[in-house]
Amino acid sequence: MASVLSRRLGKRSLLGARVLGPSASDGPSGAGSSLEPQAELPEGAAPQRFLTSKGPSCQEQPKEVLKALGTAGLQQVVFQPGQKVYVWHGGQECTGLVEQHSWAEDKVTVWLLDQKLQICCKAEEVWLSELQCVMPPVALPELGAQALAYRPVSRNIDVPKRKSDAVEMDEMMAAMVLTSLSCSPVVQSPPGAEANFSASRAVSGDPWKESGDVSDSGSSTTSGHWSGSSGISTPSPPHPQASPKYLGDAFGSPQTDHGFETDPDPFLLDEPAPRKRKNSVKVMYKCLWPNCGKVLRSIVGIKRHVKALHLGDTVDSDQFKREEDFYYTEVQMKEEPAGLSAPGTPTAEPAPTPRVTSSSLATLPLPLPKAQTSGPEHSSLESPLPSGALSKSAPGSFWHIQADHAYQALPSFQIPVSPHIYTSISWAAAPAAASPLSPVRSRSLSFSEPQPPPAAKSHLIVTSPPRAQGSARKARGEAKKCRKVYGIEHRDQWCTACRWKKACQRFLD
DNA sequence: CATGCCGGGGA
DNA sequence: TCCCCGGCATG
Ligand SMILES: [Zn+2]
Repeated sequence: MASVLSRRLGKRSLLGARVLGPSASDGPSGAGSSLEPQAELPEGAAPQRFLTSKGPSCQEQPKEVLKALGTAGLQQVVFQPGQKVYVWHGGQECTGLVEQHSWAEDKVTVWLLDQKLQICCKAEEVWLSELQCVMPPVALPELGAQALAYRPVSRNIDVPKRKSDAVEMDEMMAAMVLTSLSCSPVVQSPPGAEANFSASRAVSGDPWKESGDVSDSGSSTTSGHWSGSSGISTPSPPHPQASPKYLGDAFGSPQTDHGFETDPDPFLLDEPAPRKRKNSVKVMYKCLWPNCGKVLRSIVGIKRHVKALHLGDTVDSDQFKREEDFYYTEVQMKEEPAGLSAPGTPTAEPAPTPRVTSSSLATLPLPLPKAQTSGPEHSSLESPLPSGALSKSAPGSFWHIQADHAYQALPSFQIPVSPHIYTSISWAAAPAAASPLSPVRSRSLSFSEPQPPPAAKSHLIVTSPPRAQGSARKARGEAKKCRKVYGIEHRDQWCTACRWKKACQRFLD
């Protein structure tokens, strides 16, 4: 068992473990990360932070600089007489030589080369020439920060820095700081006083490009057995997407902003990829197993996951009964459905929306008694909506529909023969589910009021055959399949289909 | 809760 | 392609 998943787990970050450290390295190089660990030194206070400033040159600085740096950040440096330094004097930066440094009062006497005069000022107003690209660790009173900011620049330029420059730099600094900040607090386990402000923003990163999932450009037609569909090209059904049930918030703690426990991981590390699911807010479950950070949508799913992948199989798990309960935790995530955006309520918290009026009604938004037979159909581009699945039914041909499921039922060859059969069959089965039945607990996000789009959607669904609900799922065959026969522990003996969780080939129904 | 397997992905 | 697996429909 372990062997099996090992590879897969690889990529998962060790959630629990790392949390704290990472952060620093963001976009740029891997260098950051490598250094990371070491920076962890105790008491260094400032040091580690400056890594984020990416300046490559920093690293090569001789130790002396570092030393200066370390102190400079906090306070003073020991200036050696004769040392070349820069000092802020008369509204501008001047070069000078250290005359003497009175550690006691923390004053430094500097001989200004330019003005040919000697001044005495605070140590903090003097900085070493080697110093550069050093970021003040924390908050210096802005002024200080500012000064620091342009030191490096003016140093080579020798021009009275412009206000604008200063401002610019300042902003830049701010940005950088923010950036680093936003990355670092990935932590967030304890709702302590984190810098959640920027964090949330950065993480949630709305700019997921992502366009609606839309029609998945079919991609070939007849393809493999599973997954493939019959030759007929039916516009792939979008699948009732926004509908997943989703019990009200349920256990969700009313906590609001609260971190996205999972976000950091899955989003930053796991799937920086553009695509994503389309729900609004959900309660998810995260596997706490050492190296697995899996996050599943359903509690059963997670349990299963833990049980099957981490605890071994169900069988012989006598004493471990329900042990899996200890290996997951629930978390909440929020997501933005690509296409439709609720008017207003940008990132707002999904209020505990009231329950849908009546489940029965819910199913109906689609069947608008519109007599559109040959509509423009498709126009997929936009929002998802339960009708999606049906939309595929082109004006007039059920065959398509039937074909659609056909793939699962049969190999696909004899489809051309007499589609009617299937058609009738499927419908026959349908009766059970009369129109109202589909308790589609759909209910997309807030249906506050501008709901028009969905309702007026494309439509043309209809078609008498009342087989609501996405695509009818094949009734489960009664024959024992590999899984049951061999048991999970002998998965390797299953037929491939079963192994892949596809329709069993070995024990056909 | 256990199964079966579709649909979506990743490599 | 090959392979996996979440989620969901079903017993
Ligand atoms: Zn099988």
